[in-house]
Amino acid sequence: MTSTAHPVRRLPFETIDDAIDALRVRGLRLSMTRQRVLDALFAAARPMSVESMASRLKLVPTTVYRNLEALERHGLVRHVHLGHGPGLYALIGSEEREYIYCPMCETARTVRPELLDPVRRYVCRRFGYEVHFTHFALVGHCPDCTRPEE
Amino acid sequence: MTSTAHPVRRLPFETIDDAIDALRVRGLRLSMTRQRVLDALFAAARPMSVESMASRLKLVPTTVYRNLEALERHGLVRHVHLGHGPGLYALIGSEEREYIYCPMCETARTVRPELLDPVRRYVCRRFGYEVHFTHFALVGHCPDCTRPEE
DNA sequence: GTACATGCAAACGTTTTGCAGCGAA
DNA sequence: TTCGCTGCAAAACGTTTGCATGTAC
Repeated sequence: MTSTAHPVRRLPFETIDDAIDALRVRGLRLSMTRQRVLDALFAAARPMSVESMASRLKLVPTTVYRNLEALERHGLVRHVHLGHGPGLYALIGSEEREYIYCPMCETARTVRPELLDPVRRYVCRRFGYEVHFTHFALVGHCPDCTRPEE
Repeated sequence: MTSTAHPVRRLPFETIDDAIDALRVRGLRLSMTRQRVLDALFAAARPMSVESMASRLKLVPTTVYRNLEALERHGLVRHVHLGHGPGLYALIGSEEREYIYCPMCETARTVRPELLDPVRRYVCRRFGYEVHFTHFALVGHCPDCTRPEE
């Protein structure tokens, strides 16, 4: 039911050809559609919603979901939840990134994981949980949005 | 659109009568239905989904949503998102609580906010964000679920 | 009596599924 | 030629809204 138990192994890519190779190695086909999905992901500066990708590529959402799901299942793609709203999909780049999201201005920033290691260490030491912010963003008001309550 | 900008003031309650008083002070009516919603919230050991409350109270979900929304708008209730799944509603008790959720075993624990202050301080110092885990839980694998990837 | 609460029905936005046909290998 | 991918249609899910009726105050 949840996508939680996926045996995802990260397959970081620099170029689209890397991605295509990996895709082939995994036995996935490279349809015209899938090529365009990958292109869109490579071109995107930030994680995209299915709906934006579908409308940009003139595809039906179903197809986009199925492609992203396949790519995610094979470790080429990951989706993140920033607060409310649809899941946002991004290629797994060569560098892992975590997300901090401000629900006030509805923008996210990425951070290099090692910068959140102190958080991880503290939470692990104190509560025994191994937390990360790759799938569910860290949520809080950004410096520009100083209001206290969410 | 988002529930983000609510001018929520916390109104912590010990007893259901406290809650009913506050409700009256705020000009809210105490319908039979609302009474039962409050009862259910008071009886609940943990945050409840609308659907569980609706079926338990034999109410249509719409009504439950509208009651919880009203109670939340007036600071008696808060809802939290633990990973995927529906929002979960809880009375605002006398003590604030934050949530840590394990997507593996799909259970949450609550923690007293001051225990997460070190996290808050670090994130604020390092990134300027004021984070909290009352509305979106901190997500990570619990001690019993040692697997690395979500 | 007035304003708010309720149920019903319908819609919403996001995501999933079944099925028949198309296309990559 | 096979199996995976595609579109269409429909449904699932959580949530919101409009409207007419009912009820707390």
